[in-house]
Amino acid sequence: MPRLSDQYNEDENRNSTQDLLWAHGIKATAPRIAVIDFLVQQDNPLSIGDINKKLPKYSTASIYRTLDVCIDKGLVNRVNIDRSRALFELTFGRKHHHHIICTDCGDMEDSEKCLPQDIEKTILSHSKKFSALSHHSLEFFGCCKKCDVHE
Amino acid sequence: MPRLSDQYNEDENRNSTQDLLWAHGIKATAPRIAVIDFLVQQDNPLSIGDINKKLPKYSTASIYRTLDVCIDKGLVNRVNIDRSRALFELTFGRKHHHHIICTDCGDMEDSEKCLPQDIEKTILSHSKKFSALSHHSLEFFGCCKKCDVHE
DNA sequence: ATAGTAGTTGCGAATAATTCTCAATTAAAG
DNA sequence: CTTTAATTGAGAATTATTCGCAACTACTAT
Repeated sequence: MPRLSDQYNEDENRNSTQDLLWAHGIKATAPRIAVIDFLVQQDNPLSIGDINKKLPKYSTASIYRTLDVCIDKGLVNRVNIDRSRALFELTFGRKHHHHIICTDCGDMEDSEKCLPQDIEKTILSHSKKFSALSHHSLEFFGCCKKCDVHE
Repeated sequence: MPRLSDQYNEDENRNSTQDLLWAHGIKATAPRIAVIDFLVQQDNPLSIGDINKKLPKYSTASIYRTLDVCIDKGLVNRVNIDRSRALFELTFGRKHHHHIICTDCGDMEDSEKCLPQDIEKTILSHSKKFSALSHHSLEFFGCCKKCDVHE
């Protein structure tokens, strides 16, 4: 699982984050750099609450706005798992992937297996309203091995 | 697209909804019957707000609780599309399906094309934390033909 | 370097969404 | 018909999200 922090040393970190934002057409401001720097360190997607708590220096509104713009520019991915948990992760430096979520404890694991290439064509050929697809959301649920034992 | 209302006449409707709830191990109370009766008529998944507005007679808390219990018992499916849109639809009387959502206007279409059967096995064979999957969530996004024209 | 400018921030208030509490009610079983 | 455990409604409490606007700042062009 490649991470941005693996590719740049600590001292250059700030600079590299700025470049990353620029490369996505996003102005490099303090809260944006902080959010991205934080997300880079994460293995799993995080909620807004998590990010907000970890970065009390910046206003909640800015965290929301930062995530919005980064999603818009394709630097961040939103994972919708349930009503009250929208989670966020960096797309940069990672292969396209999906998640397996434990229905019991909420623990997550990445899965790099994706849809077969031809499935979108098949779907479009049966669709009345759509002639092209831009992306998809695919998440798997199950009870993880740890929770399975405790039953 | 089969609907419960196709299978029972108007007069028997109340009774059939009661049976439907019972069959899922859910006590048949007034708000639950109302919610299910309403969902039966819908072609697309609805938000809590929609349901709540349509059924002012029942308390918001009951709508939430009804949906929670019905999801738990497998009678209702929650579709997570974005942060502020959790949508709900009946599972009963419908084939397992997914949705295509227009990123512009939010209009939706069902798609009965699902994942290939072997994909879950493949995923599990690569997974460290999971040995079984219970279900999945798969949604497609694109710009619908109507919106495509307006650009 | 410096100044201009458009875009961004922080704050707190406004709004919306969700959960909670608990007394009163009711579905289902006996 | 009675009993009982589960459910409801109402509103308060909590949490999540958005908004408005004056102050600030990253980037651009001098």
